[in-house]
Amino acid sequence: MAFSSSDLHSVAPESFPTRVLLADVAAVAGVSLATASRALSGGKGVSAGAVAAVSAAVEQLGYRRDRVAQALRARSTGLVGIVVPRVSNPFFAEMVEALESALRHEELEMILADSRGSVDEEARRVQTLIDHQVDALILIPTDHHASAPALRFARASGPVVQIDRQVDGLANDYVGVDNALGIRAILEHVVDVGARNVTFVSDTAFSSTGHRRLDAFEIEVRRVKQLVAGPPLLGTFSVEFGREAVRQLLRRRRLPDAIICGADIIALGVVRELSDCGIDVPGQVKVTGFDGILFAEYSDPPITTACQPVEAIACEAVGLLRSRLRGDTSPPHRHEIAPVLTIRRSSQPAAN
Amino acid sequence: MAFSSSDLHSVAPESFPTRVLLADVAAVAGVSLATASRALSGGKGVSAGAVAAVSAAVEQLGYRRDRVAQALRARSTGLVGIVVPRVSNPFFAEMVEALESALRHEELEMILADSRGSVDEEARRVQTLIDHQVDALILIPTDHHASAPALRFARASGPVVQIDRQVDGLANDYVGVDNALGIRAILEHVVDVGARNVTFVSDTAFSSTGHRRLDAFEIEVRRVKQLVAGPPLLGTFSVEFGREAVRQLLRRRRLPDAIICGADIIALGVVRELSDCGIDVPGQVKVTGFDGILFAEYSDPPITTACQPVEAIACEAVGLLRSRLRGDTSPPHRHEIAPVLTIRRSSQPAAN
DNA sequence: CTTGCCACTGGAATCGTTTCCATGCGAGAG
DNA sequence: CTCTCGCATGGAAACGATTCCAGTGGCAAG
Repeated sequence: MAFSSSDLHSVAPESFPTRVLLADVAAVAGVSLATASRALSGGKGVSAGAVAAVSAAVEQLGYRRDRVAQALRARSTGLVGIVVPRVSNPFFAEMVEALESALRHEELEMILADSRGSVDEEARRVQTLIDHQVDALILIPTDHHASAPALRFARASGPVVQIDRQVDGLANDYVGVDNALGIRAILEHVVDVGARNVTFVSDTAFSSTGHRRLDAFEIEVRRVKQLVAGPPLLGTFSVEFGREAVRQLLRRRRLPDAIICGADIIALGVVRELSDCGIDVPGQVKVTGFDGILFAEYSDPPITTACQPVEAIACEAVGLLRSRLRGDTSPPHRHEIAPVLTIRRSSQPAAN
Repeated sequence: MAFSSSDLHSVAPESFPTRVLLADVAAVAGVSLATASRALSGGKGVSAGAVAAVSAAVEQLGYRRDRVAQALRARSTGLVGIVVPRVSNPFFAEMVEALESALRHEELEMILADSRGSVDEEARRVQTLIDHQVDALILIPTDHHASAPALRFARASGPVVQIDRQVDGLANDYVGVDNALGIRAILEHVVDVGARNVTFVSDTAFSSTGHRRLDAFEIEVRRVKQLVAGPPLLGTFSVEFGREAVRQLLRRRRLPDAIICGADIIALGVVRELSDCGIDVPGQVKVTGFDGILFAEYSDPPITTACQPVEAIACEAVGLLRSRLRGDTSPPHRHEIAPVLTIRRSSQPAAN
């Protein structure tokens, strides 16, 4: 009980819209099936007259090529598999939207799979996407280490581009943000506004982004003599964990001057919990995020963050994909784009 | 340059993993291609021995059925098209996540298309999805009227389920929330907490949700004698429009007692702008939202809203789809689920 | 012992394209 | 004028499954 193709603008003559095939087009155009097919795909090696006749017939009959049959024969479905850890996370949702937009310009469709932050689920989803013969895969790996088998398997089957997160020691194409640069910029900024004692709140560093941000934080704290850091609090990229982290901090004696969060979504929870506990942000504690999701701007106070250029990442990933699909076999391309430090009230000097 | 299928756990013997076909499985199992195929699909009309031999061979060779070839012959791709107005809107993102989850349990994959709130784009996306022979379509129509042609076209080709929003006068399956009930509950609540003068801020009512919520608001205001309403402010479902609406209200003389927003995302903007202008929520103005997105809870103050049971809607939509795919031709099923009024600080009585 | 039924099987057709290959034809070079 | 080359063309073979249909063998009923 599948959909049958016919043109959007044609009026269905009876209840069962009769399926128009390329053979019908060929008949009307007065050419062979082979010629009609060639005319449709670029017209290479077909006379101008034949091309014209075929496109006239296509128009007249409202013919639409069957992508499934085409996929079987031409070994290309026009589908790209996308695997993200959790679509409801607004950062990933924004990324999916940007990818969808970039793919459309290449006439590619996306099959979206959500791994729910589970490596096993991720492996299953990758397998399913490959079963469906996607032309390529774009993925945000859940775990910077444990996602390796799924990635390697995918790699053996077709082009794979990692975005945002990456798996260690895998020579794959990758496009993401320069996490270390972002953390460095944030720390320099909080030092500028007078913070000395800082605490890092992020996820358990199973994701490569979490991992790199934590590394960068520790390196930077060691480098900048003025900074003192308490032990980092590591949980999940979620609002709830942000709240929980603040509760933990309050159980210890002293609050830090600044809480550096590994993601905006965590920062949102941190800000809320502090405010619920009557602690002023940025008066008593400064808070920063990472990613640049829309809601960081609409928090109260608005949150200082390192904004990821989501569209740029998506466009570059898709561009990379396209060149791989066209047979480019140059060595893996990895690009870390600089994030943009966006200073908002959550880290304003106490003076005001 | 498409992906080639082989099992995730098999070790690729050489650089080019050799594709294993059902014919290979049949050979190893010592049965014909036809029997092997039957054994794979339920084993109906095949001896127990043959089924066992085939599944042993499948295991041994790491065979994976080619979904494209299967789709061509069996006329079913296992793909469902999803069309949403904008994935980056957190309400839709949550819906997409819930749909993905529900579809997975039916062994269906989703091709996601974003119509960007444009009816033309929506029509093009529907056409593309149908070209890809999706088994069915789930969509959130952009416009309660102008989306009709695309919907009708889709309907002529296969099962279609509308969720959240619907198109007028189209006898399609639909699952959504009871918008009128939600608005009524919200208005009763704000009356309870002492509001008299209320203003509705929502989108231009091209979407069915916007439309219905506006209608319900006006009916309810007329019904409840204590309520007085200024002219509604209509724009888009976006944070920015929420801010803009507040600016417009401030240009007029008096602020209402309560601002009733057609969506949480608008309410977030309203709350932020009021707060930026030094107006206390809920002290001077109460604000309510609609939808129940995560960030309504993490706003400051947290926003009172009518929560949509997103998972329930997604599950019911997919269940409906499944029965249609199995040949159920009963009359269109339309179900409006009651939203859950969730009272938060943004509408607390001024007393506190 | 014959007949008929039923469960199981495999050969071959089919789904709607793309693409290989052989052919016919016209034009330009020798 | 003939030979060759190359372009346009159509017939037919893929692509990898599902499914129709005819055929086989075994077993119970007549």
